[in-house]
Amino acid sequence: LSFCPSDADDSGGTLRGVSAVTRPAVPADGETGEALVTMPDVARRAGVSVSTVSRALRGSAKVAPETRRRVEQAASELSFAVSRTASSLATGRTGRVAAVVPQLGMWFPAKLLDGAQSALRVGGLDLIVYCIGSMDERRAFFDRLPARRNADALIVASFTLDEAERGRLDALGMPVIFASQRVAGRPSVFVDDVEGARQGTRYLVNLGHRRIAYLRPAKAPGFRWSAGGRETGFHQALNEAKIPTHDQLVVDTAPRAEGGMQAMSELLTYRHPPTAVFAENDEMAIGALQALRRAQVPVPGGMSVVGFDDHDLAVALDLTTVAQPVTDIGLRAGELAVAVAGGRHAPTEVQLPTRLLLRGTTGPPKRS
Amino acid sequence: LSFCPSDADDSGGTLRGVSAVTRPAVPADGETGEALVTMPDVARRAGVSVSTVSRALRGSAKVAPETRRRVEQAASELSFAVSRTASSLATGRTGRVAAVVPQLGMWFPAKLLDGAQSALRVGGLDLIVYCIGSMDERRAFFDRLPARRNADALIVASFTLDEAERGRLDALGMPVIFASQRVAGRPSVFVDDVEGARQGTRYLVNLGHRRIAYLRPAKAPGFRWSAGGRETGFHQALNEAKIPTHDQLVVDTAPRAEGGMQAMSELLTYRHPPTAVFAENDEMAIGALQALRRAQVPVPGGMSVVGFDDHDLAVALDLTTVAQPVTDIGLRAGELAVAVAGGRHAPTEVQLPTRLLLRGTTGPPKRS
DNA sequence: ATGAAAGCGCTAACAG
DNA sequence: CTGTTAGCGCTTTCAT
Repeated sequence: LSFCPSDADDSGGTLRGVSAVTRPAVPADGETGEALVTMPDVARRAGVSVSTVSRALRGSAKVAPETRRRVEQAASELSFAVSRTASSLATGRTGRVAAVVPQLGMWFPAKLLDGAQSALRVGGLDLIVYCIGSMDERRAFFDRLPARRNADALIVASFTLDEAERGRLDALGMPVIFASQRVAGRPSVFVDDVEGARQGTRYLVNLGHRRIAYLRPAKAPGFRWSAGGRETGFHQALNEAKIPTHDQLVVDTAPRAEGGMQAMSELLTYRHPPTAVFAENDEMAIGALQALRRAQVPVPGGMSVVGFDDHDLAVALDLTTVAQPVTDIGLRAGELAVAVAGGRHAPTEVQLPTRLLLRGTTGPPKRS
Repeated sequence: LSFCPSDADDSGGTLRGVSAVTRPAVPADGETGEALVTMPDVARRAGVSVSTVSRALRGSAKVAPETRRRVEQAASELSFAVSRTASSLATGRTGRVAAVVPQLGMWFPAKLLDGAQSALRVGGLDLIVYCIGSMDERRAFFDRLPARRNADALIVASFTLDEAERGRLDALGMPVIFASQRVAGRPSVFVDDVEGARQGTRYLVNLGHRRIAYLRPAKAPGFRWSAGGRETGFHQALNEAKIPTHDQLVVDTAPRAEGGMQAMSELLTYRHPPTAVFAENDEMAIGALQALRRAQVPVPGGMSVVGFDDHDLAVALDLTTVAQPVTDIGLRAGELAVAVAGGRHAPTEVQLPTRLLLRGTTGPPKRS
């Protein structure tokens, strides 16, 4: 049996009612002139207990309407905001969802997170963003797992986790939402890249093209983009049509416009250049268009170009492309995150549609 | 005097060394299979007190090297991560910086936040993103101030705060960093929009242009973009050269590519169309280029186009533009945030350079 | 250099 | 329906 000095009672009784000005409302505060209002302040002002304030403010059922009103008024008069930190500690929930993306400055991840943000806001959750552009950052992230107890769920967007990483997250009990990649049996939101690319390619085939190139992002070391299926779809469409594939026509290059430009420049040096190209993403396609413009190859007369994504600028460039609803992918991912963060179950494989957008960069090949 | 059942001593003495398997390392945990390791776990394993663990893990000076080593090892063996939530509550610092942007899916804010993220990571802070696309969301944000005690600093990016909003943040003692806007006496990072636009415009003037249009984003109701200075610079350059300005040549439209396209279409209907246009941002310029392509107006032969930003795709479109270092703006803003979040002082007006990038969309006007 | 103990601000039983 | 009472997992004096 032990003695507990801390239990000494000094609560001073129930102080409610009008004359309860026992302590100054605003404690003398040196530092920043910051006046941080806490729940006891609100409770005192509303003449109720902190528990009631807590309940009233979080919309719990068991509060008398009149009481709730008083509490809300007191809170707003003091411009009180619940400290999420404290509430997190008490509930074990952080009220935050983390998202890991390769880079925030890229069109795709940014667009996706935009959607996620909307969904999270609706669910009352905040979004924390982690970028892991390099392999070092990536390793560091999964080693230290800063998101660990810092978020209720993790959205992994636009790149593929390896076994070890997935295992690590699982072991730590962190619920993961996979955005823009299908993961069997796991909450994931994606489009059918294979089918999308197949359709895009078929369209070129139907137009009469027989030599079609594929612009593929060179694999960064250890970094697998979650769009690999597109190449598969491309080849499927060719096989269906009994068109032989030439290795030469699949060219690896940087995943952005610059890469598309280089790749296209190279293709133009071939003895038998292709009559059309399918780019794994719109930025590469746009780069390809630049190379064609410089080379004065007419589009689509001399070369057809198809992209994938429907980038914001694709319409302004009149680029035929396989559109995917990027913002919606993020939105759905955000919704799933809200669900799992709330301890609910989330659907596991959410597939969204792609569709081919016919614009001005495609046409029949030149007769030769 | 009271009895404290919870104090019943069951710590079992100092358990260190080999045979310390008094309790299972992983407590039977129903729910999610989650195994949350806390500081007491680490302390036990390292044979020290929690205070020592805390000190050791946060690099405090007063820890014996040997002790520190033991603690670090124990922590890593248990893959323990400090709960930021708990530590926040104890220290009053959240370890988080919030950023408010109009939209995450837009090129500029995304690029800026990318930079901010890097700086924050270095400073050991997390980034929370809030989007306030509509006036409603905006009002809601400043009413509820969800960032209130949820972040140590706030980065406001790419739009302008009004007096009331600024006041509200100040009253609440939230340190604000202004990114992409100059605010006298406040930590802010920006470029000289006036000078940048003046240079871009001068270049057109020097090329011989006399009828130059300005493409201006229509003001969203109550939403002032932080790029207003550009129009000023445009007019200054014209005045310098004694070129009369025509209201007709300043056209308001949507701030994106689509708007640029419409504006340019309209300009092409004039009896005396301009020979050059200066667009307030690259996306509008790109839209303008599309209109010109459709109208088969040669660029720069029939029309010169200058943008502002150096958008990622500007180089692929060969667009002459006034470049601003967007990622660096974010980076610097992030650094200032790290400083103020750490209670330090931050520089107040950080100006970064713009520079005119000469590319293929500008040339002398057609002789007429 | 290390340990003990008192909170940080809130939530969640558990009583009334 | 409302108040009391314990913590949540850390950090931080204050002793030792």
